[in-house]
Amino acid sequence: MALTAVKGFNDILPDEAARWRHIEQTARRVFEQYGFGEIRVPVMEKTELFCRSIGDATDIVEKEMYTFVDKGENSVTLRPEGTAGVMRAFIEHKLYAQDPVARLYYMGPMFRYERPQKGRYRQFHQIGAELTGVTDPLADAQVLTMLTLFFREIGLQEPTLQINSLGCPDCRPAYRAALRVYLEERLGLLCEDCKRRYDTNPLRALDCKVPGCAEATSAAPSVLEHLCTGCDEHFGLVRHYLELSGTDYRINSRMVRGLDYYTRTTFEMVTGLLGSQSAVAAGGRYDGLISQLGGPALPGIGFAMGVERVALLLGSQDFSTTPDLFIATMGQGERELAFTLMDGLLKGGFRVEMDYEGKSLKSQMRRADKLKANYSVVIGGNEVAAGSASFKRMADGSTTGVPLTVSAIQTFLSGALR
RNA sequence: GUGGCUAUGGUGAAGCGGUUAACACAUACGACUGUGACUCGUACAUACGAGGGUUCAAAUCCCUCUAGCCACCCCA
Repeated sequence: MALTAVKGFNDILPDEAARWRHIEQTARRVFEQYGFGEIRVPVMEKTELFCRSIGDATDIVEKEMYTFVDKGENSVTLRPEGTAGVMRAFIEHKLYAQDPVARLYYMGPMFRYERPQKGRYRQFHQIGAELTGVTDPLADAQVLTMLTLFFREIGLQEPTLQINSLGCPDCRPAYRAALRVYLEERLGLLCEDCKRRYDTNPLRALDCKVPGCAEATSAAPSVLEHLCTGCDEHFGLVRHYLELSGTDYRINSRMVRGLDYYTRTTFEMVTGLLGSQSAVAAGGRYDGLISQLGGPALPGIGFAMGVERVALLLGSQDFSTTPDLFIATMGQGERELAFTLMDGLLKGGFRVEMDYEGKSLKSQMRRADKLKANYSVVIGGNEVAAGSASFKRMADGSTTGVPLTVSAIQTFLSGALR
């Protein structure tokens, strides 16, 4: 293989691209129904944006970013996630001045320098949505019901919603401290990673997969019991609204986020079908982010879903389209007529194919079959003489005689295809 | 960054030191003389990830490299 794609960067071939389009179109339809508008932001931003939003000490910033210095000596990086850029644009263009309640969605490639594995690539794609300016739990519920509806519309039962609250800058430090106290007594039982986490990010120890750690932390204090009054009420109302809307969810008080900007509500759509990549979509509230990036003190909440992962869940469902009609021909003169008919039908909105190279009738019919054409027609001397031909429905072989004019065929096809 | 596994044609794969690299699918053309799906025939890897080495002889053994996959870390 002389030249190949960069490691972790994949080609999306036509059959799979069709599945992706289905995902994207469903997202657009559902999100726009909820009043979200698309925003398109660059795939590259100043490095500082991500350091400030995602968090300097975060794995993403520490070791996973595609960062380099451009010819103007600016440090730039390929976006590892979408929220930061969208919020930067929201602030830069003062969208909040028009309406602090912005509902934005985006889709596109993200880049993270990690070892590729199932459902995880260096260039991957996310579809995300952000809602700003609303502190009320109604916003949380709205975003969650929208996400749930998306999965229902796409035809997936599997991912289930898990929610949690991480508290706010008022109550989280206290919880952290309480957790540290608990962990300190059991440091000896923890794996090496968790010992390290004890210092850097004790919450991470809660979702460690090492059996010993799971056991050691089984009785650990729960965030939910350490929420301040405001956060507790907020979380209670989120749950209340979810119940009002009949949205299924599970509380997972051990759910942790990888980005620093999250506050209060966090959530994931999880599945057991993707190996170790259980999160298909994830997000949460980020009430401090906008002001942290130099904007007004507005709250926000949003999520992102991994398109590759959703596509994997959709499996091999076929979303490709098939021709309405295949025209087979017998001779050169007939090919001209066929071309004219095909051209007219294509301009009329039908999907039509014919043979390109004057192959045998047998070959042409095989091709019609392979392309899964709904109808086929053979045009030879007899048909030209008669001015009509029999159109064969490939599924059952039944035929119908139709005059060989664009309008007659159009009428026939519209009725036949319904 | 760490670990495990795997690398044979368009695809799935046989092959485990010895003349022409099974078989299947896919593809192309044809048998069925102007009509597909079934059946049948023919064609289709000077080539076994790359580079070295061992040997009279290697796709088959050894080494190095590269790539892919899966897992850890972390994450969508």
